[in-house]
Amino acid sequence: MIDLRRLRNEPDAVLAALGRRGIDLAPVRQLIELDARQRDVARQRDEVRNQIKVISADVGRLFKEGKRDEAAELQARSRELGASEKQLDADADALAAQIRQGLLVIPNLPHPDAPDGASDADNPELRKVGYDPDAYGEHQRVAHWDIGKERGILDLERGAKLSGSMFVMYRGGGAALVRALIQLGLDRNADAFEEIRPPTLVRTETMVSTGHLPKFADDAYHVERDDLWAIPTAEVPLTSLGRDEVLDEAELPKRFMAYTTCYRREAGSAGRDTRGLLRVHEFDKVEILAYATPEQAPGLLEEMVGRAEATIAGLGLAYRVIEICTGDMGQSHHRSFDIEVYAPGVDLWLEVSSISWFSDYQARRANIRYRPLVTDGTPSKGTEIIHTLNGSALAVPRVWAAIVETYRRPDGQITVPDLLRPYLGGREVLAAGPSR
RNA sequence: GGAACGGUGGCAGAGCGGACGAAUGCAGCCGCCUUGAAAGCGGCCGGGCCGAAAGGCUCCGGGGGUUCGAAUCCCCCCCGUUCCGCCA
Repeated sequence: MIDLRRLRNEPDAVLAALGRRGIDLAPVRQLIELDARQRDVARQRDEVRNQIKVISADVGRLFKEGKRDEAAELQARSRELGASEKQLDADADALAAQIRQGLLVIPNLPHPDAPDGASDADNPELRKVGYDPDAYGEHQRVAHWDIGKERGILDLERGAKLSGSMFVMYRGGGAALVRALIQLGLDRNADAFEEIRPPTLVRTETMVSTGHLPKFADDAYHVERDDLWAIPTAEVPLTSLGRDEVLDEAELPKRFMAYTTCYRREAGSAGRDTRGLLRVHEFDKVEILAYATPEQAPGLLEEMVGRAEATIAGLGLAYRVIEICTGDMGQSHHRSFDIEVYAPGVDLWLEVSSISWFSDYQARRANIRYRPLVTDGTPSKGTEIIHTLNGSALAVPRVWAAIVETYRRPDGQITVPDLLRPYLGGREVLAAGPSR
């Protein structure tokens, strides 16, 4: 969530920043008002409490001195004040709860350098690498769902039989390819990121920390009996790793990566981009994430984009990098870049990675802080909220689709990209059935 | 699933009706000592709100209650640890 104090102290700047997202600012203005009222009521309550405290001390003293009558008088006065204190306290609490709820659904402020825009149509393309529309042969213009069926490496019918549409099943060389991609994603980042294997069912508060709840509850699977949520991305557990902790600045940046299965209900997207592997309910992904100081964040963002990009490039796939404009950003994003891979069979650019800087938005929800280093000889005073960044290092299904389409030969066989051969026992083509 | 114990500052851990925002230790910061470091000694060392400041109020897992007054007593909830049972 955004910083309430900043909203209070610099309302114009905050409103202007939020305005760039094209959202309705009325609830934000209302929040400023509620905050002023809340603090006013709280101040009145504090004054009354102070009187009660002073009186109570006197009562104790008078009792000791044996002045029972005077004490009784004060007790009565205190009881009267107690009633008004209770009312003021209830009012202040109610206002605070309203503010908290309002704050949870206000999106993050976009970075000053984030491009303005109203929708994804306004996202500037930063670079396009390895793409030549004329270089693809007819043999590559076959959709991965057809290739997968033809080669016996993707069984969509049986996936749907087991779990319904948008649940998929890989087989033989296709299943091995999934495993290889996961391993590749981890290996490419093992130099700097600690590998984590987190739980994939998490508590409500864990989902709230990253901004996935309360606003986007419909997008997540919920295990009602145990009140647990299936994570839509490893970002959720990795961000909450540090919840309620205070780190030393010297520990930052702290970097984590995790391979997990991800679950998304994709409510409201029925029928859109839903064929084959374009959009599925359950998929595998390697996520990279960092806790950083505000100063470290920009460099990390660039590095993380570079890492995701290099992996796609290494696989020999065409891709482009686009920056997300203010009108298309996710709720929690401060600045965000997407990597889209080109899949020639379906002739589509598929989003395979979204790398984002969240400023202190998630960390404020999760209460992850750090103690700044002392620079000028004075003891460090207080704590600061860390910044979080994260992105997909490798999201399997769409990369799988792009590989299968790009590497399909005229004879219908699918060549294994060089980078993946070590992960596939040296095999050169993807085939059905047992791998050895 | 059954039982017991517990949730207090960065960490560990006292406090169990008024003098407690909270002992003590560790960690951290400043200074002394030292060629340097360690040890030792002295000092400092939680967050939020109001206030120009002085200062005031608030927070001891969450909520409710008792009381003139609650970290401390009572009730409900949440979370954790350990033991037993079950199980990969």
